[in-house]
Amino acid sequence: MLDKSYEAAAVEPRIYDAWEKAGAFKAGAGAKTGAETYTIVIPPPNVTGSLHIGHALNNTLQDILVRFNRMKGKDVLWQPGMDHAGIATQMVVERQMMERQEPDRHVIGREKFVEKVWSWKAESGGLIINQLKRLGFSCDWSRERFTMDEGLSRAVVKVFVELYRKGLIYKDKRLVNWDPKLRTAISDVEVLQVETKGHLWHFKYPIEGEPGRLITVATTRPETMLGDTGVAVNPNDERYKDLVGKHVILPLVGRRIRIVADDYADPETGSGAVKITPAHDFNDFEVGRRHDLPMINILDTEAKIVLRPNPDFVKGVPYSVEIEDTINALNGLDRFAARKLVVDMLVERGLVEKIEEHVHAVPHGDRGGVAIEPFLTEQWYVDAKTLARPAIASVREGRTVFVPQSWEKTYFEWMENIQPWCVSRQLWWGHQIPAWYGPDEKVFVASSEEEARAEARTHYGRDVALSRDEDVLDTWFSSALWPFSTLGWPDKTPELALYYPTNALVTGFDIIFYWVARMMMMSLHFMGKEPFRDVYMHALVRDEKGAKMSKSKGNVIDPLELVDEYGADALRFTLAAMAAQGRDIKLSTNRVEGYRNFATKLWNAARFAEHYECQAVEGFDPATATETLNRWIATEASRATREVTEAIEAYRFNEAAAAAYRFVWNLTCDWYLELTKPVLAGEDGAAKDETRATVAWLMGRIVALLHPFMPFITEELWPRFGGRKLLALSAWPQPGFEDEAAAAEINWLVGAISEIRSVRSEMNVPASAMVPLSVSGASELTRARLATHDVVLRRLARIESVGIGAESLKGAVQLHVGEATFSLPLGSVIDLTAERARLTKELDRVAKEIAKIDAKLTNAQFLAKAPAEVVDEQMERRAEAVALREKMDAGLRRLAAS
RNA sequence: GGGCGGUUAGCUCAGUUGGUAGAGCGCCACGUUUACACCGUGGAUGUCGGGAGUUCGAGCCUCUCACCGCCCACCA
Repeated sequence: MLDKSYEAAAVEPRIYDAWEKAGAFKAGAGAKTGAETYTIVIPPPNVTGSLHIGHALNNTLQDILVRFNRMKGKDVLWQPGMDHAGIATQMVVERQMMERQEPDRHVIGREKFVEKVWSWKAESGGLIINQLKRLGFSCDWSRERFTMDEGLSRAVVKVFVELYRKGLIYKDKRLVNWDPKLRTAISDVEVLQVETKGHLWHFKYPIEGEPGRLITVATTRPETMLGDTGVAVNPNDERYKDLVGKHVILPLVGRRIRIVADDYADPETGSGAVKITPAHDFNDFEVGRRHDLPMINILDTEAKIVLRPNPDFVKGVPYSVEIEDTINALNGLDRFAARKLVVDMLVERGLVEKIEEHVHAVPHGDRGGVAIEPFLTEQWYVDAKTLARPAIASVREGRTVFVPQSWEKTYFEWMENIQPWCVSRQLWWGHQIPAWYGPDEKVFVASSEEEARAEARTHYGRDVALSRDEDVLDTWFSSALWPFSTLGWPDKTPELALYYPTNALVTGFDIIFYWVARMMMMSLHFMGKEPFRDVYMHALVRDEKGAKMSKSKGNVIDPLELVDEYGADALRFTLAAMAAQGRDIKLSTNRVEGYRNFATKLWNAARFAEHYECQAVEGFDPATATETLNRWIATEASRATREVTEAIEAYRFNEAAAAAYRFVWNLTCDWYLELTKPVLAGEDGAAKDETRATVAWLMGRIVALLHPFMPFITEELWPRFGGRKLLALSAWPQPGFEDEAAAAEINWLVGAISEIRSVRSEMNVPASAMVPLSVSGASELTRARLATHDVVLRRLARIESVGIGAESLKGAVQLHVGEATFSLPLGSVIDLTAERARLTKELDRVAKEIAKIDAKLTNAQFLAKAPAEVVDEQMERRAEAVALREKMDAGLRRLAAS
C-alpha cells in the first residue's frame, strides 16, 4: 500500500543508497559493451564550497542529460571532482588559524602550512559532495578527482614544462594586477571594474627654469604623483609645443621629470597634459617605455608608500619640500591615507587648481574585494594568443557549438583580444611552479628537481645549489586541464581513449573566460581534439533585483532548505522548468511549491492505479488495445514521449519539463484517469482488464519520462509498474503507436464534456443536479460516439439521460458541439435573462471572428499571396463560425418566443 | 565608449521556421465525484514598453526612442 502522501525526506536517502549500492552511476553502468559513450565532466566545485542555487541548477541540468542518456543505453560517464581553489582555500585556513589564535602562516612556514591545508581538506573540505548527492546527482563518485591529487598534479607539471619548452610559457617583468590584500598577482579575468564615486584632482606642476609658469595635470589617484617620471602632451597641441623636452620639478619630491610628446595625451581631455607614472598605471607604463622614462615603484606589496631618497632630487626649489620631509610624512602610509595627505600638502602650497566630482571604474580584485594596484613585478605568463588561435577556429568551424549560439560572439570577442595570461600566484596552496634557479638566477624548468639539477649540471658544468620558484599556479591553470586530466592524462588510460572528447559541457556564462576558453585552449593543444562538442550556457540564478546571489549581500536562497521543505525532486523540476535559454532566473518558492504539488499528483495517480488494481501485464502492447480510450492515451503518450525526448536533445529543458507536466496532469490525471473510472468500476471484464493493463503501462511510461527530472519519486514508484531493475538503468521510452481516429474521438468527448460543464456553471446549475440532455442534428459518427461514451459523458457532465432527437428542445439552453446541437432543458432552473446574455455574448464573439476572417478573405492580396493551406484554413474556420452563428440566432429567437 | 539581453495577464515567466496570445501562482464562484483539498469544476484579466517600417498578415523581422539589467574597455 502506498502511503497517503509522499514523504520525500524519508524516501530520498533510501533511494540514493540503492543507486549507489547497485553501482548505477558507475561509468558504463547498464550499457552493453561497445555502446556509444556519453561524457560530461562536472564543473568542479571549490573544495571550500557549499551548495548554492547555482550548483543546484547547473548539476540538475547535467543530471537530466546524464540520466536521459544512460536510459538510452549509452555508456555514460559523469566525471565528478573538486577544485583546490587556491586563494579561497588559503583564506579559509588562515582565517581558521586566526580564530584559533594560532601563529600565522609566516611563522610556521610553508611546509607546515600546506600540511594544515591538507588536514583541513580531510576534515572539513568537500562537504559539497554530500550536498550534491542530496539532490540526486548521478556522478560516478568512484572516479572523483581533485585538482591537487597526484595524477592531476602530474598533468599540471607536464603541461607547464611542455609549454615552457615551446616558448608558450615565459617569465616577464611588467605591470600586473596586484591584489594588496592577498598580496599576490591576479589575472585580468579576476579583475572587476567597479563604478566608484571619486574625484578628479587638477594639480599644477612648476616648469623648470621658467619661474611662475605651471602646467596643469589631472589625476584620480593623487598619491601616484610621487612616482611620476614624466608629463605627456600631444605632439600637435600648440599650447605646449614649446615645453616638449623641457622639465618639470615634481612638487613635494623635487624630481626633475621630462615633458614628452605622445599621442596618448588627448588635447580635448582636461588640460591636455597628463602626468606619467609608469610603475603604477598600465597606460603610463606604455608611454614610459616609448620615451624611456624611469619606472619608480612607490608602493610595497601591501600598497603602502615606500619612497626612497635619491641624490638626483633637486633641493630647495619653489613649491617643494625637502624630500626627507616628504618621506617622513608619507612612508608607511596606506595608499588611501597617502592620497589625502598628498592632496593636503599640495593644497597648502597652492598647487591644486580644482577638485571635481568624478565617477569612474576602479578595478577591484574578484576574491579580495579591494582595489587592485598595477604593480611592477616579474611573473609567469602563458602565451594565450597563440593557444587561442585553434580554439577560435574550433568554434568558428562548428566543431564545438555554443548553446545558445549567441555566446559565441562573446567568446570570439574575448579570444580575439586575449592578453597574456598571468599564471603565477604568490600563495602557498596550489601547484608550485616547477622552476628552479641557479646562482645567477638562470632558470631551469623541469618535471622534477632531479631533472632540473641535471640540466643545471650540464649548464654550469658542476653541481650547484638550486632554489625552487616560490610561486604557485593560478587555480584555473589546473582547471583548464580538467576534461583530460581527470581521465588519466598524461597516462594513456582506457578511460581517456573511451570518454574523451566529452559530449557536453554545462556551465554558467560567468566562467566562460575563466574556464571554458582555457579548457578549449589547453585541450586542443595537448589532446588535439576539442574537449566537448556542445557547450550549454545556462542562466545565472539571481535575486529579485537581478543581482548575483552572494553571501555578502545576504540574498542567497539555500537549495538545501528547499530540499528539506519540498523535496529534491520538486526543486530539480522547478529549476528545469525555469531553465529557458535566457540569461537569468529569478527563483521563487511558489514555483517550487507548485512542483512539489506535481509530485504529489503523480503519487496520487499511482495510488489510483493501486486502488483499481492496475498491474503491469508482461509484454503488454497498447497497440493491441481495442478500447478507444486506451488507444487514445497511448497515442498521447507517444506524442508526449517525442516532445520530451526532442526537447532534452535540444537542451530545451523547460519545454521538456512542460511537456511532461502537461501530459501527466492535464491529460492523464484530468481526463484519462477520470474517463477510466466507469470502466474500472464496471462489469465488462475484458475492457476492465485491458484498461488496467493500460493504466499500469501508462504509469510506467510516465515515471520513466519524468525520471531525469524527478529521479527519487519515479524510482520509488517504478517497481509498481513492472520495473524489475532500477529505473535509473531502465530503457528510455520510444514513441510508437498512434491512432488518429481514437485521438479525434476522445478529443470530441472531452470537448463535449467541457462545453456542458461550462454552460452548467454559467447557468448556475448546482453540481448536484442531474440534467437531461437532448442532441439534435447529430451525424452518424456523433451518434455512435454518444452511444459508446454514454456512461462516461453522463458521469462527468452530470447528465441524467441522453436523448437523440430531430429538433432541439424549446426553452432549453443550447450549445454546439461540432455539427450537433446539445440542448439542456434546465426548466425552472434556467434564468432566461442570463441565458439571453450568455448567447448574446457568444454571438458577439463569433461575429467578431467572422468579421476578422472576412477582412482577410476579401483582401485580394491575401488570397493572392498567402499559402493555399492558410487560405483554406480561414475558409473552413469561417464556415464553422457562420454555422455556429446561425444556430445561435435560432436559439435566441426560440428563447424570445418562449 | 563597445557588446549582449530584457520590457507579454495582479506576480514570476514561457512563446525557434511571421498565420486564431499561454503556464504556474494569485483572484472570483461552485464543490456532485472515496487517487488526490499539496484537490476538482468553471470564470475574469493582456493597445505583447512607445513610435515607424517590411509583409496579404508582426509578440515574433527591420529601424528608432524610452526604461531596466549584465558583460567588456587604457581615457588622465
